[in-house]
Amino acid sequence: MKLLLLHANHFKYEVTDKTPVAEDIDNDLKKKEMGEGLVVFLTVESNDELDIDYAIESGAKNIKEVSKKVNTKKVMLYPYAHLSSDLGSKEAAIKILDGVENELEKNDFDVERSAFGWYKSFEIETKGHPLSELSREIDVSEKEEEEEEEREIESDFYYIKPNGEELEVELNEKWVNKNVQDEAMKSYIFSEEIKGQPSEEPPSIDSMRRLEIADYEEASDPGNFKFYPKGNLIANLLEDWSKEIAVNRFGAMEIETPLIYDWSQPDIREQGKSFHERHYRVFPPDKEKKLVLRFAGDFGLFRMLKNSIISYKNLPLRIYELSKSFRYENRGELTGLKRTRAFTMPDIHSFTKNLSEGWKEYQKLYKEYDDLAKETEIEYAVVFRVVEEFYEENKDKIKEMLSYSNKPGFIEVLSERKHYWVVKHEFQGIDSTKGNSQLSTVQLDVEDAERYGITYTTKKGEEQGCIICHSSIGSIERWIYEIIENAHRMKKPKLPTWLTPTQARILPVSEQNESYAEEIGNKLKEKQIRVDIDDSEKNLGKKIRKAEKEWIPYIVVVGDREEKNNSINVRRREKDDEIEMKAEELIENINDETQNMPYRELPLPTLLSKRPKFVG
RNA sequence: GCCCCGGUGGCUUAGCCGGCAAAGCGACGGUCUUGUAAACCGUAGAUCGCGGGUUCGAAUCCCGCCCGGGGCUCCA
Repeated sequence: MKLLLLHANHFKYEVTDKTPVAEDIDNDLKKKEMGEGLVVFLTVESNDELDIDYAIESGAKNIKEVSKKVNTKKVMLYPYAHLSSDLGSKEAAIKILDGVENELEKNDFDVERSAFGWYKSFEIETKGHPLSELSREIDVSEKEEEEEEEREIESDFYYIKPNGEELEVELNEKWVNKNVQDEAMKSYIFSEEIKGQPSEEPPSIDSMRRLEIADYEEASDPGNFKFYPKGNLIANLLEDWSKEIAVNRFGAMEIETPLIYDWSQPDIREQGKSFHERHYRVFPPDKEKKLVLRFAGDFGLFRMLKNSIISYKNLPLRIYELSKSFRYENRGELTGLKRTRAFTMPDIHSFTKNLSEGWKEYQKLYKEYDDLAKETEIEYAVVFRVVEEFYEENKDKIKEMLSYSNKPGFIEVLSERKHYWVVKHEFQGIDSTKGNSQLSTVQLDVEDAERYGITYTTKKGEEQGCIICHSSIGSIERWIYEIIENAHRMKKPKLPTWLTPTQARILPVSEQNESYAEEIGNKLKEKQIRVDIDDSEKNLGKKIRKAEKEWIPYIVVVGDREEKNNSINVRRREKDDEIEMKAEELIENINDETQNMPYRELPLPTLLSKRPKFVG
């Protein structure tokens, strides 16, 4: 079957003469007119006769999809022989046309159909927007098991309280307010599962620019950001930390695979086909190849392992990759650094012998990611999605993980397996405006290894598919978003000290104190503290104001008094006080706070007078 | 993608029922030699998001597009 779908402002036709295959028609079919709506030119081909029911079903499905995209429920079905040279019989064609019409009517469409087998004149004015002219092809011989989705898979929701008690969730405000105490969890349920009130612009969107972290780039595509030196530093530190977890703590091997993939490769296609409209396409100069930008982390790795020789002795096999991925998200779905079209994903994949080894890996990863979330000081809720059978057998372990996090859990239990995983969870970060966004996730995949031919040799010498544990801490961009959002929840916003660009700023009271300021600065720098010096000619009040606006956690004032005492005066942001101490005390203070966390130098001149302003 | 709102020096904004584009911050130059969130004086800096239309005349009114925010949808 071939379909040509046109979103029209206006359409009308009138029959002119009979063809040999004309159906008998009433007067009302001889002439019709429609305003805004979807005009579907439809050609039934001989192939369709092999499975008329499927042809009807998938024809209607395609029309439904397109009409949803262009947001209309008005459809004109117009039999049109000229799209194919391999026409089906008159009987099949009419049967299919009527079937599609019926199917659409069942779904509340306002459907009209025009006469089959007549010469007609028609007039059409199409809307001309990108989705207004589409064509579809349906080949019943390629019928796939897509209908699986049609099977009713039911979801039940449970809430596991911090004390381990399990309640069945009613998704309404009253129930949640009565039973859920945890604020992050409440925010998650209202924002994601119930959907709530219009919210404000998340304050991080303004802050990311003002603090010279990240910014929009009009010369790129929406959702592709530029990062200023400070933002780049924060991203690098998060990446260092993610690598630390993956490689040093978890024992993963780091790899790199390409950003661009060949769409004609069956495994790439297989993984991406249902989302192809959301892929950036790449057109090389020879125009022969169809390439796509990497849209997920897995397939470069999967291909690598497909060609690898893996013994049971090598398992669990853990691989780490940090890479940009690209998804052409709908324009209206983009929001600051929360949802972008280009994002940096650190992925850990663990290839294991069987379900129980996979499940062990899962729990390890869960704990690592939980540690990370704690170090970034963000607010988050834990959500599990799990297949019923697996849940019943492993409830105790899920409760154990929740108690490791010291948090309640929201559990979606699926009656049957719907996706490739049997269990997954998400850490849902909560905005200062109470919105949610998915951060870390771990997924226990029982399907893909076989699908992509990733096997290992067992003790007995047999080939067997792996169980794969997919996981990611979540995109670096989104972490930055959440960390800034979290800062806005405080009375005095502050980034975690290990991530904050300037950890201590030294303010000389007058020019005479500048060399002392540098002396202190060097002492701090030697101990891996990111420090800068405000050597501008402004008065002290103004220097302090500037430092406070930059959320600098330690503002160090040095004047004649301090020079005489060989001390420093420290304004501590978090404690909101001012205290005289020795430089060594401050060093100890900051080193304590940033212990075990990655360190990088400040990628900016120490003297403020040497620095450009990237944003006014 | 659809619906609603917005875009004026680097930043924050005023002007918007048409009539010379304003102010503060910041930058730069000078004065002041400074003690915990904005010292003083001066200078430069604007194709009013882009394109078209209406008009003697458009930042202002109309149309199209781009960019941003909210909602819907979506998130492999």
